[in-house]
Amino acid sequence: MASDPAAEAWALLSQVFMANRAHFLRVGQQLDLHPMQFHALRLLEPGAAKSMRELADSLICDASNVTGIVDRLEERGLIERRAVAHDRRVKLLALTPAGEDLREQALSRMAEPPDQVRALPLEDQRALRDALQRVVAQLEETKPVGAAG
Amino acid sequence: MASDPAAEAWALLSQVFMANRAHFLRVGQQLDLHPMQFHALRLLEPGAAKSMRELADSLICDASNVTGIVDRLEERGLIERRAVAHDRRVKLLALTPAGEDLREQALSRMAEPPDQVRALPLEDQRALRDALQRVVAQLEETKPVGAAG
DNA sequence: TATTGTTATACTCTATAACTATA
DNA sequence: TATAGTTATAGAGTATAACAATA
Repeated sequence: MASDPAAEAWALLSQVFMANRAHFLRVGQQLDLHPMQFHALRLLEPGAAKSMRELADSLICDASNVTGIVDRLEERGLIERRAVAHDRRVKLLALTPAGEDLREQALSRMAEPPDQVRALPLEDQRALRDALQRVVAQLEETKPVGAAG
Repeated sequence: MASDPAAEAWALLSQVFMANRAHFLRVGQQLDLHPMQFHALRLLEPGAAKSMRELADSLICDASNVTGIVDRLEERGLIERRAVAHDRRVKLLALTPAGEDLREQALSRMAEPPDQVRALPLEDQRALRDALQRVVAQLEETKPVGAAG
């Protein structure tokens, strides 16, 4: 019965994670994006091209997998490989206009807070936001949970 | 610049989700559990057997996939298929003692709150917990985010 | 007729290892 | 030598469709 607010908060977060997984899969299906394709599109920000290697690290998978994932996105015209001048080994990945559009659709559907959050009293929404801001601020500083993102 | 605490809180949650994905993958690798095997083990609670169909719904995948996922867990001796008396079509899935052990290990590694949460001032931990409790309470009531178990 | 679980199929994701072309 | 990206391979997850057994 020892009170451990951190552990309790984390357990609650885990429950929200799993509801979020359902939402993620559903949005991906609506837009014909397999999970890793969705992640890749999410991680490629407009105007901030990434190399294959950087994308592999962000996706947390072996570099060899990225070839296929990028192939399929490129075939759909959502991203493109670009050469880089100073190192001819590297290929930079950039969103096409179509890719930016689809990314925006996907992210906006994910960004819409579920009704359960919207239904909270405004003061609870603010409390949640403020507490999470401190968690994320710590995340940015220390990065030990994972090298994601 | 219109303030929308719900949207802001949700955006912050998304960032935590992605750090959590890294952690989930890492724990799974440590225990030789592929992601869906990990999910299946998590969803099969000790003393609460589920049918293949129920597990498929909880995993949010087609029932045909569950055959293979369950096969691999059963080959490792972590779960077992059991017949049920009143309906001979159904197979109930139950954890073995080894499965309960591994599940406990996996969940306890996931349950350990990351340093970023532990590092919060106690009052922030409590605020986070209390706000999330209200989110999850809403989740239980309405279930529109996803049918995830 | 409808449902449970399985099989068959084709595609996507996954890590490992070996390869190429650069550096 | 080391690194970026690719290919080859084998195993795992995925949806669809068809099937046998049972309800």
